[in-house]
Amino acid sequence: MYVLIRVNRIAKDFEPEKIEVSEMSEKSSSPTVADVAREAKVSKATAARVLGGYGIASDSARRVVMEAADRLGYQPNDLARSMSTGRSGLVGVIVGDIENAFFSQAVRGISDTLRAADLNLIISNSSERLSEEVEMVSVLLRQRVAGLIVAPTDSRHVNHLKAALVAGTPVVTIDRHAPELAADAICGEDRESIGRVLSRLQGAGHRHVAYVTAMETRDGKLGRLEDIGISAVRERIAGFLEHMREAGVENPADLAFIGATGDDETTSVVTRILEHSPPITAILASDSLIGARVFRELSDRGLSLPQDMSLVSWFDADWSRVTSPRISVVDQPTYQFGQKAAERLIARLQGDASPPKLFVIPTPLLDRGTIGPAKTG
Amino acid sequence: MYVLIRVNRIAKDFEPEKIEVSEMSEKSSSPTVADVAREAKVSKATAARVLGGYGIASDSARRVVMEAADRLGYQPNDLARSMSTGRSGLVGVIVGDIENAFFSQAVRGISDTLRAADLNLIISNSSERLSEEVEMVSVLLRQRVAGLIVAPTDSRHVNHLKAALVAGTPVVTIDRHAPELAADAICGEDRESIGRVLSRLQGAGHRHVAYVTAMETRDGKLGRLEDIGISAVRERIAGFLEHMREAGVENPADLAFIGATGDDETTSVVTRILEHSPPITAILASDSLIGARVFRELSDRGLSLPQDMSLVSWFDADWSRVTSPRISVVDQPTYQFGQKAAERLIARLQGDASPPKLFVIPTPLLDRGTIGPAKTG
DNA sequence: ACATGGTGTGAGACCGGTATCATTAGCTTT
DNA sequence: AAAGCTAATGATACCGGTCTCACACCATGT
Repeated sequence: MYVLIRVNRIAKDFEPEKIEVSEMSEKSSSPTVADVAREAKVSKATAARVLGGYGIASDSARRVVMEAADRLGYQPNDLARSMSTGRSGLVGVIVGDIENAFFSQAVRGISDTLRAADLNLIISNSSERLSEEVEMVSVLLRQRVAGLIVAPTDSRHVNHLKAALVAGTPVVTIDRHAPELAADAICGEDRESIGRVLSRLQGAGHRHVAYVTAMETRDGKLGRLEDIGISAVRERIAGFLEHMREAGVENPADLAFIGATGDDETTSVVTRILEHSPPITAILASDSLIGARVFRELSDRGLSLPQDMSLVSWFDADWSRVTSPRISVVDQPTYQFGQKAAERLIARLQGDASPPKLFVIPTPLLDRGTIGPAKTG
Repeated sequence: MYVLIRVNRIAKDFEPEKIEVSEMSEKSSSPTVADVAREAKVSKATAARVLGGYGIASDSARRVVMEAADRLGYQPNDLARSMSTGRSGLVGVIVGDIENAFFSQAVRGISDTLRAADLNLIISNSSERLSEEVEMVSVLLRQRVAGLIVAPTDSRHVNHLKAALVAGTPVVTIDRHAPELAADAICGEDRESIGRVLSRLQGAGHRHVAYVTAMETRDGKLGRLEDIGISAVRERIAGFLEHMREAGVENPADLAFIGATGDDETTSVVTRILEHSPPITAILASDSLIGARVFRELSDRGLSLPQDMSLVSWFDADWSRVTSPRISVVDQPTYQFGQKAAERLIARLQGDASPPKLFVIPTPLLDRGTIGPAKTG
């Protein structure tokens, strides 16, 4: 087409015009209700009623419109429909990392549940960065999503989510809870689960237990608890410290190892754990990526579980069932997290205006084979 | 206005009117360009030019509009924008199962690449069912997505994808190839990889090698190759049969075990493999779910790898690096699959009209520890 | 003084649906 | 037969943007 325009500028040749017309007709996109109406020789309003399935229409009108519609291959345009109704059948989902089975399982739960309610989902990755999360919320709101399901990166910075709420877009948080935010939240038993694990370990004689997590801080040290953005991480560390203190361990903060953000970092954490004095006899891994890495490090160093070291990981990932012995895990049924989150969102979309609620999904300890008696001396 | 009519019909009470009116003003959704224009005391066209970042506007106009915009908290409506431009910033992705790391990794690759081009993605799960895939394509086209990335469930039934193409929506297939479809495809080296694995095994003395895959057929038997819907499965089985035949194995079809669709089914396949005569000395698992299940079955039966049995799985999943020995795998870098797919789609969206092409991503054999000499007798 | 040209602006059509209202046709009611 | 009612239909405003076009304005050139 641009070519033709150029031709017109150069000379007065008339041929190009004709070609233009034919190109126009060629690029005629999909037929609209108006086209169908014309074909069926009824008004646009009648065609729209039949095709949209609203209002009333006679059987004869219905027949003639439907015939015209599939003669033309009519496909409704949901964009236009959303615009005129104000409703959009899309739900925005923001997770830290879809590649992580923890989240991809949750997404599957969300997807299956939304589908049943005729909703689709737009997925976004925050990479656990607040700035990206803020950006994606904005993008999703511009798309006028019907609702949002978010795993908020920082429970203290939720203004972007608040804004969504006041604009009338329901929000449900998943895996994490932001008390400031008047939104439903679906969480695991973060505090309880760590208590359960520690009780079990202490029953087996463990005193010095390490907790390994991915959190980063400026100085690499565990600072004030209130400064931890991800609520699930904060709750578990708080539970860890509290429980260890109650058990009479002196400086429990020294046993919370943070910064296991990647493979190399986790390796160095494991080294520090093995060199720790007094000796550490059990390791808790806050997610399955860290768990897998810790397990490999321990095996590589020739340690056998649970004789030389006990290990408990969070999340029942595939890998934790193929090792020998199988790994003891805190089972976080994230598919259910997703299901519940989607259910709550749907309820909100259907007008449920009850006060926001925190739903806690049970996360039991599956003790398989990596909790043994504490190695003494 | 409508309110008055209703009120008049019911009674002469004026209160309802007020209430309705307040509700009206309350439900006033986010401000529009028209609102901003009014606030800035310019025309709608000028406000639109400034806010939409197109056309020309004087600095003074720009300033006054921007000020009005953030005084009102203006948020553009991408729905409306898409409708009037015809472009939508959404790409539809249809995979078999997001919960599967194979696909979730690919989705991450797609997501990261699309993001850089300012596109978002709508995810759908086909559950490897053609009917669902057809339905989702239709839903996505109704949403007027800019393009589609699909792992087609059945390479022989792609009319719904063809329809998308003729309607002008570019399509890229991932992991699978449908020759009938004039679309770019991103695949692994299905045929080559199985040849490579078999050569390696045959070099180690293996003759009777089993290939285990998830495909279902009506009678549970491997029928004609042309009847296999998923191209990657077909290619690999074809490669398997061909290579085995060349190596002088009599009825290679007896060594292709299909129907490993779930845990129980895989267990029964393993039983049949272990009871097979002549004895089978190596197992190939067509994906990581099957691989993990086969591995567990073998361990549970007290077999040790690779002494009693050799094992090669497709896809380098987390679990295959934590077993001892580590599993030899055909590495399918699905993140790259996704990246490449997104790149091709973006190219198409930018007008690339070159003939569709098949891109083959190298899928090398990572021989770690589960290929040993064939157990004799 | 008058044609030329470029810049900035406003009016309004348009995208493809939904939703409101007026109108007509067909039928009952008294 | 006139009035009343409902079912079916058509005309048209509207959602919130984009985009075309006409026009007003001011600076040049001759």
